[in-house]
Amino acid sequence: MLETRDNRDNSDNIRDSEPMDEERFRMRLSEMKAALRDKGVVITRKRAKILEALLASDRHPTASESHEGVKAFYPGTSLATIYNTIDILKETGQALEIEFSASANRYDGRIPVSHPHLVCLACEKVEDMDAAAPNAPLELELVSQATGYDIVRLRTDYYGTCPDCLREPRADAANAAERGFA
Amino acid sequence: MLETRDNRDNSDNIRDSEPMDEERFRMRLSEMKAALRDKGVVITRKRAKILEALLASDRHPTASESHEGVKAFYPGTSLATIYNTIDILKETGQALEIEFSASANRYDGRIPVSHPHLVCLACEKVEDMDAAAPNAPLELELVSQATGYDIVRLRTDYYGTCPDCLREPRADAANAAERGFA
DNA sequence: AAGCGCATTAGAATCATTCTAATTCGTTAA
DNA sequence: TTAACGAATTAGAATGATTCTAATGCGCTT
Repeated sequence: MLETRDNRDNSDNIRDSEPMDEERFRMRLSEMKAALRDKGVVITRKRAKILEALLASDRHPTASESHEGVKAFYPGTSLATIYNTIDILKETGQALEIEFSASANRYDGRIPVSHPHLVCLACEKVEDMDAAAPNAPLELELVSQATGYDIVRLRTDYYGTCPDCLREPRADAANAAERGFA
Repeated sequence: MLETRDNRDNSDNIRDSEPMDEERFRMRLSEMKAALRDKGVVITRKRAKILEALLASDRHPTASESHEGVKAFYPGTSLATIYNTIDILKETGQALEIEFSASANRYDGRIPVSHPHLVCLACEKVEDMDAAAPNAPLELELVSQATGYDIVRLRTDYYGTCPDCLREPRADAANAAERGFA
């Protein structure tokens, strides 16, 4: 009994990272496969293993960790295949990406205290959101107590399209195509 | 008058990304310099320009954007100097890093819907937090209305040290040294 | 004016990710 | 069963942000 949860006594349901039971695992697996098939994606043996690798680990595997897992079964598998499959999963909404490397880091020297950001996916700007920031210290305390972690920082980002970009989409190739211009 | 804020009519104080006024800018600048000097850091002319670059932009500049800004004044400046200075600012708590490239991306195939994560800075594991997830859709809606953005995704991460690592620090070189073992 | 130490530099190294062009596999149609 | 087509997969190159390294330069202190 080395389960993490067994070492805490006052938190319930807030953290959920122990291995999935067989039942849930298989249900989620066929759910994913069905979703892919719906989009016309062929479920090859390798792809099936990649899905399993993504589900089996309770650490939110990196691409390369998944690669290791899959290689145990199909030694010749290329990293590119892992990324290909992950891309499909993202596109079909079957996997959540926790981005640590979408692009370059950004720095905020104006307000050196954790606060929410508004990230525009179109023009890539990052704006500050002042609201709700005052709650942050309290929130850290509460989450620390509930989880047993020593929480030191909170990151909250809202991703979407900014008003400027909603009004005038940029005239790059992709957007031109979307709007009907060759 | 091309100020972003002028195009909205129903949000107040929730977004705060227009250029700083001269007053605030200079106060914040000397605040930063004072904090650095307190730590024994020499404020060179280049470093001063780097601070200004970080403050002047309302886009949360990347390292390379700051580099461009500084090069306008000191053409020979190296990117390494920018990173050096940013490191110092992070260490002294004078700049907030919005990380897009701390390490490899991680993928969650178990719960493909946005939910908070607990990130352990010691062992680098990422756990799910189920609590509060149900509020997310409402939150997206509220923030969209308040900001004029079309918000499609929320990211919430709590950074800290997990209970396991609090109990038994890992026996790697750094930790061994800390605990008094050569 | 000499010497010391930190600041700065160019460029190499690293690492995740994406791209490319060639090969292989699976399925369908003869 | 075979031929053929398109999709899947591959190795390796390319990219880009960041870190590292070893050498040089600059600004203080005496």
